[in-house]
Amino acid sequence: MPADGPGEQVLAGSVPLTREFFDRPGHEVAPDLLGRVIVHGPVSVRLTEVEAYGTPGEDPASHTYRGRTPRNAVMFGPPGHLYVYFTYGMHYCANIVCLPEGVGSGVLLRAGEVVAGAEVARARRTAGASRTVTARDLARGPARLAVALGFTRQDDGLDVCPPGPVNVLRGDPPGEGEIRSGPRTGVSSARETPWRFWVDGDSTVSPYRAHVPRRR
DNA sequence: CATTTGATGTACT
DNA sequence: GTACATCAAATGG
Repeated sequence: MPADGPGEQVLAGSVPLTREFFDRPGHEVAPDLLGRVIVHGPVSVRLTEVEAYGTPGEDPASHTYRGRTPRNAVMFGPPGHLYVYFTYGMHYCANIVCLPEGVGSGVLLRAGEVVAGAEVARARRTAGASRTVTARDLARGPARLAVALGFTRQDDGLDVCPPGPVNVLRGDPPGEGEIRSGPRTGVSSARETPWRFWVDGDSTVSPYRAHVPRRR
């Protein structure tokens, strides 16, 4: 396979993260994911924004808060797997499961910069619509990122560690001083928990939106 | 730029 | 019935 862009150069020789990396609480894993590159087939995305979700009974904002359901079952499995869920009746979002089997914690992949396979990503993002998408917006937002990387319901449970079909590489880590944290986006409970992490000043970070109750 | 609204699966009250 | 880890199009300034 030929090199596909500048990102491929950066990644040459990079060692994928192994399962131990994810066998920690999500809020410890999350900042360490910034600047890493998630690879799924032809598309690679450098992560610039993530959110941690806590354990059952502890974090009311987590899908696992009230226990296991068919949708969130993968979150209760071993670390280092994808949890892909369907939301708002039309969007997919992707997490990486953290902590050991039976616990149920993860990190939502909120935004990133497409560093390889931009043409494939753009084709996915514009499929069936007469619309253009800038490089900046290809993976800016959790549902957009899932489309760019080709994640759907079928990818729920995929192994993110070698020799799985998805890997996370070293990439270009931000300095400590470039990492910011704050409240999670669009979350109505646990607003005080600063488990959203992003790369300060990166244009691919999604706009922060506080939760707003909808009127009807 | 900002605000509003429609799209509608899944989990829950 | 309501809320939701969202997005894109339409509308107003």
